[in-house]
Amino acid sequence: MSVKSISKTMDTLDYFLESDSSKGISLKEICDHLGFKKSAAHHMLATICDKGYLYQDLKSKKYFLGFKLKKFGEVIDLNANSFINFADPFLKKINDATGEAVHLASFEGTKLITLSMLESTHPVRVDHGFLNKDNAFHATASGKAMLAYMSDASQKKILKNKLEKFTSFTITNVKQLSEELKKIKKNGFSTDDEEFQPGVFCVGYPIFDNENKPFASISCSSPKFKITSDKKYLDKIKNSVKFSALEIGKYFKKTRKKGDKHAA
Amino acid sequence: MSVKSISKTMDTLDYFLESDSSKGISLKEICDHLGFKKSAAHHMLATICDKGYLYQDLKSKKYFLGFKLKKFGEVIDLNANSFINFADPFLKKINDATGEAVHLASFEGTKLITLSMLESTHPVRVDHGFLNKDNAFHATASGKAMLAYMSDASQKKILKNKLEKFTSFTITNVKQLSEELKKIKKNGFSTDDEEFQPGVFCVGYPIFDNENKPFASISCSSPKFKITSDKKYLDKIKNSVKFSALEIGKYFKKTRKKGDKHAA
DNA sequence: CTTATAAGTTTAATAATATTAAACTATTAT
DNA sequence: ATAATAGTTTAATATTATTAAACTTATAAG
Repeated sequence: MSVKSISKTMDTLDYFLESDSSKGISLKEICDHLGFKKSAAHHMLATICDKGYLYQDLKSKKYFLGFKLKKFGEVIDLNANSFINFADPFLKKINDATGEAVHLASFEGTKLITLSMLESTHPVRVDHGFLNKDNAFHATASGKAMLAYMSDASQKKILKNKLEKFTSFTITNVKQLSEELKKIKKNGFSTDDEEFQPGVFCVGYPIFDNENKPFASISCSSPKFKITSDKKYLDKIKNSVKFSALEIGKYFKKTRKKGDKHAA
Repeated sequence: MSVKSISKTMDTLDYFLESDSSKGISLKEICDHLGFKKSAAHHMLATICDKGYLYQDLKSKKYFLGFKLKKFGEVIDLNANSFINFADPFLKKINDATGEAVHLASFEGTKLITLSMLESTHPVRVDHGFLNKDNAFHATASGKAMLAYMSDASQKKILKNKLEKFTSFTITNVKQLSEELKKIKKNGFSTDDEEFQPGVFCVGYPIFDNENKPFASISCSSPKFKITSDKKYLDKIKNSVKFSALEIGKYFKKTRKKGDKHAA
């Protein structure tokens, strides 16, 4: 079950992240964008403001992100932060070598999340923002790279929901996906052949933690036609991503003792 | 009106801020601390997780702050951040000179908020964490320093709710407070003579923005007995706070053009 | 200066939702 | 192996959020 007013609240907060909220957002704008009735939205916003997550300017009546939210950023997983900082130069390396978009992914529970990304520098580029597609584990190179190396129990939990079909190439059959994951373990890397976005081909490599569990993954996305028209292009990408994945994996060898807890 | 499930949600998120959530928090702990029924809390947490604000570890079942929350910190008012950074050395100056606790405050709507603070370095010290007492405008040196210089309309909005009595010295009468505010404008600074916490005396100075409106304030808190036993101690604090308030006020003269918007 | 328009707020009846308690499952400890 | 503890699911019910309409307030137009 899902609590609707909570859901609406978070959609509202998300809207403050997505749009430019620096000059404030009006009740009307929130209602228009999210399809709320203004009265209900008003009650909701009053409650959010009361808790300090948003505030309303006394004069303009517009709503702003509350200072309190800033504290979450300070508290959230210093580990993740240090990991991302460690990984950064190695993502840049792939980006420099290929010019293509690079993603560093991880997961929270059963959710695939993007820790950081670099955009393509090519004129014809794969352009997706910060992807946080809830259940794209089965359809992305990043997701499959981690999924392949997980315990059966973890795999099962992630795959228990219906596998969404993003494109005609998305693998939505669990059996078929199992075969794919076996292949990934054999090859050591994953691919996404237009399974998430049409015309986009991705290569993914897992990153293992100190317990040899898949903790994160990196992927490189490129327009499919480049892969098909130039046989060497795929190898170039693969080598670059593989190298960085191995290097980033050293983070755990260097800074973590066995048994240490970490989170994304 | 206030939406209860939203309120509970934010109390829950607040709990993740207040306590050490780095090793996760269990459903039971949340229920115990916040007085929730576990079934209701479960529904609530499921919704929060669904939106990515928290996540649940697959194995331990414990809840963690979601990575998404980190983004708020990145987005929130770069202005406030640069202001805080600008103010920082001047707060330190007061802290060095007096050894007492120093607060940089501002407001969001009708709420008094603390932007940053430095703790007392004395063995006998005034120790309050990050104060975010919702309606302490009338009872604190920080609050009164800003209140005194606000427009009548803003003052009215802030004071329309009942003035909470924190100690026997708290001014809870609007007429009496008006007199106090007039005195503050005459003197140029505010005091809090055990009006918020017993035994604590504070001195506050306002900080004005480019439109000469009170945008923030700084205050210095010390044990009351020091003020009463040493007549010169108060002057020392006053001079130190006044100097820094003026210096911090230059932030707006330097970096802001008239008409620019800013927010706390 | 008056009227109109638009945005925000408040209200109270009603429709919809969250809550409850109890049953169930899974995990950990004895 | 059994008990105990924590988490999850369910479905009935009580509570709550939503709705629409009235009311304010602020701004724009005539």
